[in-house]
Amino acid sequence: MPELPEVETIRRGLKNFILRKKICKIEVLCDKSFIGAPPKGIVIRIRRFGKALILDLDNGKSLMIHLRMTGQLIYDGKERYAAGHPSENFTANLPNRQTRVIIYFDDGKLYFNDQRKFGFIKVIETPEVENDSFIKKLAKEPWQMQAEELYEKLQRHKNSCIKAVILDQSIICGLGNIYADESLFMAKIHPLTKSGLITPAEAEKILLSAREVMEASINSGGSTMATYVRADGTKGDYLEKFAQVFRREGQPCPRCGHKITKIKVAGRGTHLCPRCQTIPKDNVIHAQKNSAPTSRKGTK
DNA sequence: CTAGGATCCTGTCAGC
DNA sequence: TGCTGACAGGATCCTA
Repeated sequence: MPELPEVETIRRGLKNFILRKKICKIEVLCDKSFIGAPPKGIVIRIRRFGKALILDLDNGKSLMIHLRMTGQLIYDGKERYAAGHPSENFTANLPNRQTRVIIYFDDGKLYFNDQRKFGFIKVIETPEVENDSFIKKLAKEPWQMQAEELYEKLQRHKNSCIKAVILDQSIICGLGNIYADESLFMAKIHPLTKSGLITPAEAEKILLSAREVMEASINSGGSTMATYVRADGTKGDYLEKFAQVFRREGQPCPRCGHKITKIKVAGRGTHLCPRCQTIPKDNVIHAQKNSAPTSRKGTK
């Protein structure tokens, strides 16, 4: 799903279409995807907290939108703008089977699509946004955080793999599976390294790398295909142009030529160069095997 | 408190 | 073709 760069791309794009526009109706097609009573009102501000998007209305209500894994936002008016989880026919056939919510504006519609229904839109009183349980837990983003602070937090989770820790939004905010892999590759740190073995210098490298990969992505319009159906027709292309390891297993490492491998860490597919990213000697964590027929249902 | 796994849900793809 | 299990760019809840 959209990580920080994608949500930022969406925020910047949507501003051009729905800022100062009036929501005249909201149609909820899937109850699970919309929490609260659908409000009306004019959008006066679009904010982002980590991977969450906030639309503030002129009547004291706000809409928090979280796309989670498979959410998409598609604005359809005189012009079209779509971003979020990548799919082939982003803007075709709307609404479609995956459309969960439709927000009607005076001059267009905003579709919230979400295949897996993990994402949601939630109504919050504007002054309460920062007290929302999700928002409240978010740590600083890499640009606001000092290396020392990150290092101290890593020490508090010294027995967890570094990748699992940097995916935790309460440790550092904004990284998801793509940028965690890319940041660790750039910092030359193996994802299975225990956090307690990360040095202060390495913590700083992680921070700088996270900033760099996410900035590159924001500048290229995100990795999740943002499609402006306008004169320029631009589209996010981070994965093709900038990703060094993500979804590149089997390909040569751009740094040393060794084959990129894929393992499982913290339950997530994880890409790395085993030559550039080595594990410290006294590191006892092992990669999970790709299988173990887990979860029989009814075991609870 | 930390660490790890299961879970929410739908769709796709590889392997029999 | 049809079935089955694994997996998927996230975050929370539960257990030990």
